[in-house]
Amino acid sequence: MSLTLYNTASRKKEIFEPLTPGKVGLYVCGVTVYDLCHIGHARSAIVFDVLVRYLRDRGFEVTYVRNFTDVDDKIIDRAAQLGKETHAVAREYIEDFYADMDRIRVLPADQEPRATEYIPQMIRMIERLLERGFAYAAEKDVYYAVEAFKEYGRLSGRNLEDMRAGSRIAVDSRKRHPMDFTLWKGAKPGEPQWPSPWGPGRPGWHLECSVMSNHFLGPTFDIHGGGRDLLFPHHENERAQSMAANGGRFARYWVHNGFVTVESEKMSKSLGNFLTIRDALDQYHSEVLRLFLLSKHYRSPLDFSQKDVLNLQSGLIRIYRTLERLEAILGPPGPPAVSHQDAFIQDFVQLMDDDLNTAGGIGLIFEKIREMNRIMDAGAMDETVLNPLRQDRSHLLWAGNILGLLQEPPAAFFGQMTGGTPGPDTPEIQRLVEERTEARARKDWTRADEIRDQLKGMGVVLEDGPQGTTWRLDV
RNA sequence: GGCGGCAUAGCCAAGAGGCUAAGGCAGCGGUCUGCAAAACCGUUAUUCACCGGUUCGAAUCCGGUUGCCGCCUCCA
Repeated sequence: MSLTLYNTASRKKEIFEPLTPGKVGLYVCGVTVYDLCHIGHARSAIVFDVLVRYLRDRGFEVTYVRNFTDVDDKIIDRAAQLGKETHAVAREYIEDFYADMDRIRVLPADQEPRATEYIPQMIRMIERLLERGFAYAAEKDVYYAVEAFKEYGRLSGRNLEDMRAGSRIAVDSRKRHPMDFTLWKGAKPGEPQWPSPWGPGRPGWHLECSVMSNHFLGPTFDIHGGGRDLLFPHHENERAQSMAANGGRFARYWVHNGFVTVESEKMSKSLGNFLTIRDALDQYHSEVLRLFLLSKHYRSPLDFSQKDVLNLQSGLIRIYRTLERLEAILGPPGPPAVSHQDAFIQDFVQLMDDDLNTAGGIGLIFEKIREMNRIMDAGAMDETVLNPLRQDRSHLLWAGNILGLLQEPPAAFFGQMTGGTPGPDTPEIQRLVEERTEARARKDWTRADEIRDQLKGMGVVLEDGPQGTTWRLDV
């Protein structure tokens, strides 16, 4: 079995074979830090987080690079708006990014370079492009000459002729071709700037990724990822620059995740449906969010609707109830020990090998949950039952680990689901439960039901079992 | 105008030539229970937008139609 990934460049699934056996170089376009991250960023981050977790589980040594764009027009605008320095704005949003990623359990990348740390290297790359005839200076700006790069448009499947005809932007008269893009942008007064052979200015957007991927992964590396929207022009331009300046093939596999809409509409500030990660986390547990974002194939568009998220939440609660039940029987789990002979593991791997079919994997998890509940319902609890159960739980948690799910002890999960606060006062609940138990003992069903209703009003649900009555906060 | 994607049960969603079309949510019936809750069992698509074609055989491949959506300008 081998991992296949859909390669945007070839428009088909390909067997993944790294450049160096056993090692994977992965570069993912991170965020431009001019605002809080939204759930679209979360999806991208989670998709590549799962890819990295899976590659590592499969034994690859992964070098994961994810950048920050910390100099850009939008940051400059935002800084002006807030009356702050651009670097201060960038720094604050980088901190927010880390806080958000932490909460949705996206592991840090191995390298997280910032554009502003690589200005001298960017200038050198521009000089190289000028020397090789792929760029030209116009006053204080430098442009990339797309016509000089034969393969321009190949990655995104377009050609210069069509784009010239359909171009909707007012063309800068200094450009030789309408699609030529900025490598270096002369600074206006008050803008962040760095000295350069063309005067003070700042780099164009695409350049940083070319420089930083080359710095950490070399001129040819395995996987380049990002949101679908980055395919053009960003990735096309990155590729054009990198191949022209560094030689090499640049990225061998291009992986793009699909977009997130909110209640069927594209997220935008003007529509007021810009859903930040932290707003989403105010409403949903981070694992609910994660499960939801992984419940559809990563390449498909995903609509974030409250109804659908709540559906998944019900499913996750069922999983955790089963985990809670298992813990009562088996005690807390140790570190996952996995048998690759196991059918569940094999099925899960097969699904993940198929271009990361996380939705299929989640289906498998639910099947396993049902099977385990069935076993526990059957009652007999000798070692011939407990051992397989223990193993199944281990496998379940292993799969959860790859998806970044089922990471909480069940009690903690339910605690968080109910708001994290103790809620109604426990001694009072216990007193009522006891009173009800006495009422039930003398078959005073009216009183018993009265108490149950009273507790229900307090958000407490009772479960009468053979071992007596237990209660839990409603979620 | 150019390029690309998607249409699977009430809702969400796997499946991409051939065993009974995964799974979740919701609903209904049942087991359990004093009644519930939870869990489990059963049930809910003779059919995969529509029309043709290829094939012994198609949600799955090809052509067309309709309807959504994305990119082509900053965007994860």
